[in-house]
Amino acid sequence: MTLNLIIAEKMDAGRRIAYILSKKTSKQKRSKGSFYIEFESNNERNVLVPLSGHVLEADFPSDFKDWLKSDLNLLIDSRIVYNVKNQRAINTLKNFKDADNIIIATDYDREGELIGTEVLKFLNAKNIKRAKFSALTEKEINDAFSNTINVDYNLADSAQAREEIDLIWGAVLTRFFSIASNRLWKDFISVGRVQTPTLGLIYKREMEIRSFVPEKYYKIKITFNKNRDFDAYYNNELKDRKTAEKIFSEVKNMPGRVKSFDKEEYYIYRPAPFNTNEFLREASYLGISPARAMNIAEKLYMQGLISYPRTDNTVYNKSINLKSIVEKLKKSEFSMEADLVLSQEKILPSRGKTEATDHPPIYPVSVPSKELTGDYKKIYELIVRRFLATLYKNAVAVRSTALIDVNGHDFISEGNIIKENGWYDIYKYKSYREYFVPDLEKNEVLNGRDYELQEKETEPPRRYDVSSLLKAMESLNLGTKSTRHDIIDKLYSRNFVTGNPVKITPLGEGFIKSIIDTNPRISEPEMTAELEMDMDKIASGTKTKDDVVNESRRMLHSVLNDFQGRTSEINKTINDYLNTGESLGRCPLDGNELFLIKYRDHYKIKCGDENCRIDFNIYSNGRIQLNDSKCPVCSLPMIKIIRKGQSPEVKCIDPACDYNKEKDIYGTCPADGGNLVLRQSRYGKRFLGCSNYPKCTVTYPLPQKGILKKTDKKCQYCGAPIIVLINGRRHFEFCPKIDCEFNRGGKIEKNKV
DNA sequence: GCAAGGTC
Repeated sequence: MTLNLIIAEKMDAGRRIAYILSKKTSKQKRSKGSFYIEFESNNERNVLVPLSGHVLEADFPSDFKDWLKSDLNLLIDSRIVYNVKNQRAINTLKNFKDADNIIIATDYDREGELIGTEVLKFLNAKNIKRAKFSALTEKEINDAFSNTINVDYNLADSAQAREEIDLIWGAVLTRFFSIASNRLWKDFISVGRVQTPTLGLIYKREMEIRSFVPEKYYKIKITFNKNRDFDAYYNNELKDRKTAEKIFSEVKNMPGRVKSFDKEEYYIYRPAPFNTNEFLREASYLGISPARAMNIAEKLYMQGLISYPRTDNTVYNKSINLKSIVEKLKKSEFSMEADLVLSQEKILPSRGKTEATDHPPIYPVSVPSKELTGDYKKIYELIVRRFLATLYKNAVAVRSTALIDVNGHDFISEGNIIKENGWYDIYKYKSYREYFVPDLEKNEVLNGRDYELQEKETEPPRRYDVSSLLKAMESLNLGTKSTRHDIIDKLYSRNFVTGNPVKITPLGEGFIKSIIDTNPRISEPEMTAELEMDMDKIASGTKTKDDVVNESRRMLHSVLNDFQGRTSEINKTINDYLNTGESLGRCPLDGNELFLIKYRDHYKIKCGDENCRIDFNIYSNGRIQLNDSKCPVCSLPMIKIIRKGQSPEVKCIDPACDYNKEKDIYGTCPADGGNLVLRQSRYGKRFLGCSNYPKCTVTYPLPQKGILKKTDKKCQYCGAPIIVLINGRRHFEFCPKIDCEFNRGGKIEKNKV
């Protein structure tokens, strides 16, 4: 019997393809180390093997393993080896290596073409065909398999050129910068075609903020009254104080006369269906990082709760039965919202700008049988609400605009009121700011209640937050829907940036500065655009992969030469930034700049003025911010220490201050009467330990989340101090000895009540 | 230990 071997890019697509081609009779076969789907059609045996992305991975030969012993110019010209990445898939494929026909049915894009060709060298390829489909619908799949085309080796080559160029540039420059700055192993400095220009964006924004010179401007506000107070503002720009004061004196205490009044209704459009980028951006507003949101979305997808989370598409395909999904959701906690959608005469979905054909937008496909918790619940709910919002009505708002004459000067008052909530009732994450202005008549005279001349300052541009960063990356074509969140994560884990809004660290700044001083190219987004052009040339056959990669190698030799010529300057720049530290803002004592310098095991907070008393070493493993408040004991500024998974700790900037000592003592040690002090373990977990350590080794574990409060009570059973845990509104009293009778008693008592 | 791109 003829054997057809079908290669799919991923499990989900593979199942779908087999299901359609087999007219629902396909069977999954699983044995140790192998997985495939089998079915018969037209008296032929078909075996479909689903991969999970790339099977091979580019790398350098192992002789280049040692960074310090490898010559970078030799590394540039080294041959590239391809290592197996997915052994299980290869093992499965080998069982069918003599198949009569091989049909590559990976995603129809550049990387898909490459993934498909990666498996060929493990097979005795006789007859190789390509099935091209751009949606997993019955028609597309059936058409693609009855009209197979040839594999486009040029397209696959273009993707391989990308892979090799990224590896060569990334590895060579990563090694160069790490070695030049003496930062090796876990502290290494990474360079890449996508990550470095992304960091460049953050750097550029930081420079704009720093060089920003605020300008004063003025506003004149008059509060009128008709049934209710409402505000009107002078209708021209006021940059000059004298002019502003003159006009203010002319209008002050004068009545207004309505010159015109207009009212118009307008739509606030419902949002478009979710693609990956928009989904990750919205998740970040819920406090969930893009990397974590993606991780959760993948799991929800694997559980069959949502559709495939990697997509650029923002238009629902016709084949999706939107109504049946809403009906499913009707039997969930979103029944109210689902009812709103179903109450419409017709369900018409919104559409976004991108109509791609590979995958649908992200939408819920079923309702969880067991209630989700934590961030999983938040993510699922976000996707459900977004989905329902795209199927519901636009909101309707009314804008009223009044032009008011006050002693010959024009004032304007603008009101905005929601008339119909529409999708806001479903998508509760967004709200609309309303402002009330009463209905007015032409020539109506208004009495002013309050007159105010306001002095304002223009503000610097904002730092990126992860949401606007994702958007900026997308618009500059940096990374893909599947990799952007990963790249942002890398910038954090390499210590180039911190926080959200995203702030560049001294390391990130010194690194980009040293690039810009030498050869800014590698920190600019154009690298990607140029690579894209070369890839197109390979795909169209005007250049070969080797031409492009070798040309790229020649360029890298020259770039590397520039950098190697300035090795000592680069080392100095990066280390100078690290030694100066990060600015924490102004010193509250003398207004000079306050610096936070990070060392291996502690931080130093130091004022720019050598004579200032603020110069403290803080032994802590969290992130440090300056707090607005002052220490109640010594009135020095307070700092906030943020540790992952813990509530922030606020303490006095002076480690020796009594406030800190008092604050951390939770009672006396039952063993030797020493103080039980709040401490942090090497792994950043908090616990109570005796102050007489190492003489006394008494410790108690503590819950990591929630605010801890001391009491003056002692446990009646074991003598440990009783502590209160505050979690939101809940207060919970417990003994730090976990298995103590107190805790059992406490719980029983609680249940009784 | 290096990149970016697939996907789990």
